[in-house]
Amino acid sequence: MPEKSAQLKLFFTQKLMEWNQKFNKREMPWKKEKDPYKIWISEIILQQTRVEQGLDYYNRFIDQFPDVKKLAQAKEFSVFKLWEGLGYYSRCKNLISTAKFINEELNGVFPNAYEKILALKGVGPYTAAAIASFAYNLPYAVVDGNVTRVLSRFFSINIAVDTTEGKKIFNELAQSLLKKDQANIYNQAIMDFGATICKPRSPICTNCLLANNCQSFLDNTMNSFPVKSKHTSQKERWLYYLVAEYNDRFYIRKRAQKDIWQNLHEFLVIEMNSPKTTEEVLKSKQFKERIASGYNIISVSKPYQQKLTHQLINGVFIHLKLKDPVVFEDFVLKSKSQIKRIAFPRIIFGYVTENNFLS
DNA sequence: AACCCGGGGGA
DNA sequence: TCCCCAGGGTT
Repeated sequence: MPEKSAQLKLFFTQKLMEWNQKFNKREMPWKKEKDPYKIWISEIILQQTRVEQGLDYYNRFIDQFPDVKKLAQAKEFSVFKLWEGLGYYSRCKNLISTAKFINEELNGVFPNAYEKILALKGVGPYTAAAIASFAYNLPYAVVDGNVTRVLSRFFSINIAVDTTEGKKIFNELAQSLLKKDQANIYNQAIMDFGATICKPRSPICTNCLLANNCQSFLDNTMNSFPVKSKHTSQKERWLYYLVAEYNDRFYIRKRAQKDIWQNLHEFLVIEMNSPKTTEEVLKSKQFKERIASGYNIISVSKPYQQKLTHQLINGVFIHLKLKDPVVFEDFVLKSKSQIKRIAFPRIIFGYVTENNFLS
């Protein structure tokens, strides 16, 4: 990357701060928040998650767990229930782990040094810089999707942002642009600017204070930035859920395998490598391994589908009443009132909700 | 360095 | 449909 002129960098920082002071109307509950606990919660929720999507989760989370001690002492399944539907569930796992660590090892006091914050589980460079600057006004520049987009456009940097080299370049550039005595305001400003003006698509360049020195605007190449190296490939999967009922209870387990939806729950399930009819599922070896005794078919659901970034999940739910209990791996019988309290993936939640299972 | 991990909304 | 979102962890 050619060295950016000091003058251009100064222009960037000054105009960004000016835009923030004069025109930034974005409001969010964690803005101006100084409690590191609440900032931490908001930042974890917002990892790879739109503000609008995370907002209700944040409010419910703070309402139910207003401080780190409350979170540390909560039942794990109830925290996951609050996270249900938000995705990236390892965030929730790490959140619980870190809450316990702070409560038990740090006397409930949130660390106030960047390196200590960075060392927390689930906290990487972005989140550590966000907490350090927002809670303590420490001079660490945040680098998130907004920042790489804004900087790659303004300086016309065509290094892929998702490579080791790209991360180094953008981290160093972001740090050099930071208004160090107002790190909290600057960091909030650049993300708000990216989210509302320098948007991924249809950036509002005609009304941008920085446009007259924005290299990609001058070249009319805004839509070519940021450059990314990865392209996503999607894999299709076919899941046949056996909603196996015995004495008004259902066989459920917590997912623990190396796969999506770890720590969420599921019914007995048979995965096929291609679409199958109900008859084929019932005749399959996998089915007979699980259900050896008699059963009645209560219903077969419509096909459900869930789109993930890298997977397309097809699901069919076959509701069975068993004549005898079965023993299979770590599945256990759970009542409807128990099922209400535990977290499921969206596709199962959708089926359970639409079919009034819990009423 | 490559890969994995959710779900949803905008264009 | 495709892209991307206040990224981080594991292999």
